[in-house]
Amino acid sequence: MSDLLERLRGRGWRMTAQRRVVAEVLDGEHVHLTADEVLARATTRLPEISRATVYNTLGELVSLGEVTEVTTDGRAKRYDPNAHRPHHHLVCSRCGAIRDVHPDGDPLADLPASERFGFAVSGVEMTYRGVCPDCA
Amino acid sequence: MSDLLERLRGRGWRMTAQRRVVAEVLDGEHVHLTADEVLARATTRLPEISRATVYNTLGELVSLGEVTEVTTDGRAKRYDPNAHRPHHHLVCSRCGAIRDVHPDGDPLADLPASERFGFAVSGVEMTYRGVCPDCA
DNA sequence: TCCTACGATGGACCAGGTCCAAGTCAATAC
DNA sequence: GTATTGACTTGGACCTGGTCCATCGTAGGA
Repeated sequence: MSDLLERLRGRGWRMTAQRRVVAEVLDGEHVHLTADEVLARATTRLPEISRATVYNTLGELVSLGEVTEVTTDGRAKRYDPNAHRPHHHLVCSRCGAIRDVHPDGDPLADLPASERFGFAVSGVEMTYRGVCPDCA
Repeated sequence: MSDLLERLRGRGWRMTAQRRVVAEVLDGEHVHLTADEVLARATTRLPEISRATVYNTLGELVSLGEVTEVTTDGRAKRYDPNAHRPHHHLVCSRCGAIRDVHPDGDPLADLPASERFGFAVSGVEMTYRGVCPDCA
């Protein structure tokens, strides 16, 4: 946790109360929060924090590679603090709950050259869909 | 093409000029259009068509299983008329171009029970990312 | 040809997100 | 400790993609 703050400081991040709170919120619970949920949680610790700052900070964390954005529906993006361990997602079609999963195999290797159309392929995201035990 | 219109009529779809135009636009070019692009193309054939109608019609085609929605960025949904042949997508990180791809293997089988968390897993979407030849 | 329920219209509205000018403050220099 | 300054924050306007709704129009059956 303080790891994250250390890393950010080490990269020349100017440490402000707002950024610390946003980073702590994300790092605290390893769930996949929307920007609005991050804002809500941040607000309880730092009531004056603004929406723009939360969006800015999330954007910076993403470009620093500390969190990743996931879009599982067409709605709000979610922010995944577990960026250092590669993984995919399993999403409940009813309630939207998200779990991190680690499928076997190498999906990149499963895309033959004939199916690459000259693209320089660099990565792949997999989204498994299903119904979670609570919704079943 | 007229296949599609036939199928829809067979399912009790009331055939209107607007629905026909939307279906034809989608079925005509097998690319992945946004709702706004569908609207633009539809408008050239039927100038009075409204945005709401395009959204309604796209929504119906999706629930009939004739087209699928794909969200590759957090922006506009795209509509994929190639719903009857299962496939995944390869997206250019620079320009957003999308190609349909058919990877080897069975990604569903690659998710071990221990990684399913009690979900009834029903499907998986794979989005390959890379840079297309035009952008390279 | 008439009737009517289903579909289309357009304009208001909403959610998620971005932008910007002005004010604030963390970090450096002294 | 204080001054300085450029990076950061703020709040509100604005934008895009999408939905809703009251009203009007029309496809298709009788």
